[in-house]
Amino acid sequence: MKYAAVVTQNDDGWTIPLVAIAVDLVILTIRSAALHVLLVERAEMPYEGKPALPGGFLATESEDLDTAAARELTEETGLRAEWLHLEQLRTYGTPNRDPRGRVVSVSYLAIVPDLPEPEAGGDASDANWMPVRQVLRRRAGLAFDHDRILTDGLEHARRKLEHTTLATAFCPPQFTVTELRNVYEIVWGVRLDHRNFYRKVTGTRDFLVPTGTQTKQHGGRPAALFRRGTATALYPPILRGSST
Amino acid sequence: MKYAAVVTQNDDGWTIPLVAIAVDLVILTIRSAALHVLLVERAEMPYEGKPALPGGFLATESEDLDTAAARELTEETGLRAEWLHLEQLRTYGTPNRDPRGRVVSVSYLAIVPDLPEPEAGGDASDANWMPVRQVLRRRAGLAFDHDRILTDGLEHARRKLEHTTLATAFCPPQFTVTELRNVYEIVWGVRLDHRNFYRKVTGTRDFLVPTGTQTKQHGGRPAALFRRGTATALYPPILRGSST
DNA sequence: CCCATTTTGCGTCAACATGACATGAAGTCT
DNA sequence: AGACTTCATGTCATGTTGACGCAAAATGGG
Repeated sequence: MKYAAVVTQNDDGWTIPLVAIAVDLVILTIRSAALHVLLVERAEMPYEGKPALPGGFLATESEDLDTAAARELTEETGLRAEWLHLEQLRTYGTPNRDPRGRVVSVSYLAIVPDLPEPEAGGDASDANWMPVRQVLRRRAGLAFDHDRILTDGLEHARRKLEHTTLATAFCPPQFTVTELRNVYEIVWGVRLDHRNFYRKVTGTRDFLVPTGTQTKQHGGRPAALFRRGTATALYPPILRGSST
Repeated sequence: MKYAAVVTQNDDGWTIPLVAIAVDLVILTIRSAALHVLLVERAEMPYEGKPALPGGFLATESEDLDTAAARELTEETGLRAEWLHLEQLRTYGTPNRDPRGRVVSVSYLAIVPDLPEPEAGGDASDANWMPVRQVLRRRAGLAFDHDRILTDGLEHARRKLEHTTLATAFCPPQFTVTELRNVYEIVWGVRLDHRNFYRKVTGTRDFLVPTGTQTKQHGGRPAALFRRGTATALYPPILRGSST
């Protein structure tokens, strides 16, 4: 990357540094009973060949940040952002976080239901779902400061499960109470009492809407299927470290 | 503001827009039983003469975002950032939010105890504490998209009172339970039962540390003085819309 | 077909937290 | 001294949570 110029001036003659803006995505899903994050293998220097979060620079001078995040999400997963949970996380701007120069990265958190297969597309040479535990076990596993971004995104998601209905974003359009409980158990890494959990979520207004249908058999009593309700906040919350 | 250059190129010949980075601060305090926010009057175009949140561009190519926020806070209030609560809020990058060109703004939330007087310094022509209610009553009261940033910062602060010990950041080093309750009542705009509140906060481990001293008289029974404890999270939380 | 197994859905009960409110304690003001 | 103010503690009914029992409804093996 070559900079044609890195500063500009305001009317008083002050010099103002100009920087490149990147968006980086923490895209989480649950696959085979484990939390997974979508990673790409970097095709260019720096960190060539290293795994990294999907992301990239603003495409044009007039592209909005949220638009850029939605575009990257679609490029990497083939999913339309309108149907998914996509929210801004926070911004990382440490001067030397990118060896090519000053890059400020705006990170986003995306939650998607279990997908058939990742679709390697866009400028990424390769896109793969990786278990989060495995990625975070070894330090410096990801390019740039993406280990930190992933850690922050994970903590953000864990916290939001407590007092919002975010967990349903991991689920398909119709799901059972047990599937929803599995989301909590897998993301938090705890065991919850299934009877108390059932009482809690079915008793929270507008959290779940019964569809009237049931699951097909798979070795036990059929379960009722639900859709997401209109609620977004949970009062009272479901606290971690409880066995609700 | 004149741009010497607005784009650069990566190795593939892609063009990457370069943008200016600003930090904007939502600095909240409580004065005369009302929530106040620090505003400056803009000395330059655009929005000359309009009130705005304190903030500014990165000073140098190598300045960190958090450092820039701390610098602006010190310039506007004279307070050392190390002693205060200062955290990143979120980032605003709508293409036309600044008529001078593409500016991405990283907002920060600062909570400070009641100060003797605002110290107009730095590049702001004027700095004043303004009641938040009054500022938000009229639409488009602030320059740029600062109404939106203020609204977001306020909601963020209100939410954090519920499950963190952030409220103590509004208080001086030593404070009474009633002073702490006033923080909740003023920020949330509700009335809380003082007896239940007392039971709750004194019963939460590491929230308050008794100093053994008492307040001087002011027309009632002297109150015990406390310092902040080591706790940062509140389990269980203090929920809004309750009368804890 | 009968029975063990699995998973769902509902019920019970003690422990704890909360909402509402009474009352005593320790000062000031007139 | 008595009225008034604010602080601190206590009481009690109600609601939520944690732990766990158990019946309902399916599957699969002998």
